[in-house]
Amino acid sequence: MCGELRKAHVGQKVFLAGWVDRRRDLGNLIFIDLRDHTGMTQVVVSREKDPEAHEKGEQVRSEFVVGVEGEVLERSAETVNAQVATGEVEVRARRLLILNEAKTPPFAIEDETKTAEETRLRYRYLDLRRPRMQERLRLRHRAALAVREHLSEHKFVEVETPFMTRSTPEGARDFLVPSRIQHGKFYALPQSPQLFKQLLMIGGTDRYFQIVRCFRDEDFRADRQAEFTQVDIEMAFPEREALFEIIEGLMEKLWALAGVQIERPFPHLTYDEAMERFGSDKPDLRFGLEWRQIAVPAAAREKLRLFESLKAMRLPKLAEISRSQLDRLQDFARTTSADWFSYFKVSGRGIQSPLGKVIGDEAVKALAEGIGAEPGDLVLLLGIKKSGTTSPRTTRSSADRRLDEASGVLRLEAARRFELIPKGGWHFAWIVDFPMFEFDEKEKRFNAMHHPFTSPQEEDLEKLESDPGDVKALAYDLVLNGSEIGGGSIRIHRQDIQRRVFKALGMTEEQARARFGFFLDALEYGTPPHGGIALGFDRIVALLSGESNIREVIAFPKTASAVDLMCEAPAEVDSRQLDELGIRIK
RNA sequence: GGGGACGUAGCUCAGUUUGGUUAGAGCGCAUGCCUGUCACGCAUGAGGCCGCGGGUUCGAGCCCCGUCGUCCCCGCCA
Repeated sequence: MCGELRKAHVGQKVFLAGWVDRRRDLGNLIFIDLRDHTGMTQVVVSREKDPEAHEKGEQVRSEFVVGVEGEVLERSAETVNAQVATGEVEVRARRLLILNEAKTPPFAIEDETKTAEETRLRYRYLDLRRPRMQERLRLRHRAALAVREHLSEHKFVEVETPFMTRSTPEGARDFLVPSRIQHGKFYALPQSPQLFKQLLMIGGTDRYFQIVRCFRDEDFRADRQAEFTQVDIEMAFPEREALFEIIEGLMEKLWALAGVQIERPFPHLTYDEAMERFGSDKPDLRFGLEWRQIAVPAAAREKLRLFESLKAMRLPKLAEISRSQLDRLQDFARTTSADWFSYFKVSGRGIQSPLGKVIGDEAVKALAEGIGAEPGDLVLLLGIKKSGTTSPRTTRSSADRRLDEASGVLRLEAARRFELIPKGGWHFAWIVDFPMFEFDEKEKRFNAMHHPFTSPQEEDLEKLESDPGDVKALAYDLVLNGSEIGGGSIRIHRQDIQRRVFKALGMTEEQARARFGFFLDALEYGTPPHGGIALGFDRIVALLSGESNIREVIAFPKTASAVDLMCEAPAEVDSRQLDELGIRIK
């Protein structure tokens, strides 16, 4: 192959085939860099020595597909190219075959491209020729192999589940597929194989996995596509920690592909803790900034009595930050869900803060002591005003939740602005004990935070009816450097509890039957306790490749408006096709 | 659904501030010369619906309105 020739091959006869990366025509001597996925080799064609090959060489252009028959020559000392792995040798072409011509490509096939993504996607087959894209596809392949190997070792079996299934109105919007045989009826593409994997557990396949495509008809982002790939995993008789161990072992193997040894075991954070300390259920733990809920100091109680909730965060060594930077941070804080932002700086000379004028220096000092501020610290403060809302109780009040949200956004923004995020470093964490439900303020009802098949925690069962907002679920997320790369739960395996959860979600018995009747039936035939997790395969491969956009690790991705620019999908169809399906476009 | 950025040669961009004659650059491409190049070099040349539609104006790449596309974010994504 093109990238494999070394000094040891000197003198051998070889046949190479590949794409013309570059041609350098010196007249009577032509150099051709021949490329395949393994790399490049320089081919020399001389008019004097090989006139026929030389004549072909004159016709060759970028991206022509050519075959070369010749021998490996050692380059003289002056002509060695140390930049290239094959730079000590070259191939003298005795015969040159043009296997196929090529139009001039719309952009150069090289790693350092500035070409607009739109153009790259339109000509994805050319974009994929870039060595970096080849590396990513191959990394993805090795990651898939590692998944299959690791899970097989742990006695999991890969089972395929249907892509044409039944629409379930829970969760994301479904992609629908019309039925020709039964007009007016539709299949849905799965948002995930959730029910199927649970049915596999009931079906005695007690350890299942699948590298599987999932479909969600929602709006897209850098880390979200209309179709994406999950590593879907489920096991019967699950111990949460045993599952975590299997997954951590898998992460270890995956990161080894990138030459990284990760630290295990991963720390556990409860959801409440993550929200309070980091303002996020997917905290970026690469940097140590943490919020603390604080009490209003007695001296300031009068002035700050409007506040229901206050949080403070220490930023060590940032006391020298300029006033204008803080003003800009304040502008940013105003765009968050918090009602109030302030700060103080602690230096050898004491505490400086615009807050002193409002609540008095003594009160600021009390605040500083309250959170253990030290000289050199910049301390940011966020507050939420008291309000009269009457949402049902959840583990944290709605003011707390607004404050958490703002604190999470501000923490990330401050870390970015003040360049506190270290390069490299992989900080995994398990987020556990998620709330079972979240309250939908618009619809005035509870939704399942994970999904409606997640088991409530044993000790919270009695609150399912009386105080659903306070019920914790046996749900967990796997988080890495601030992104969620997986999530799962221990499932409900008892029909009576499943019914109660549906009821808490505001579903009547009839609605539950209509949507999930087959599943409720199945639960009655000896369902083993079971649970699992789904990992975001695209996100994982993207992180392994150092990319923040999953399009970079998907061979043929779609744009943010769910369009395939290369094949121009979606597209209109013949009216005959619509007729057969009994569909008329409004 | 909302907000922001971008759209000029095949590619990447300048030109838009302050409307004015023939819209530029680098790379790529074509042709010629060149036997040690490797981002080859040198010379010559071709290449433009300034995203699209409307408007203002004597005159629009530039101003106004609309629209389409791409990217990022919010909502959404159990």
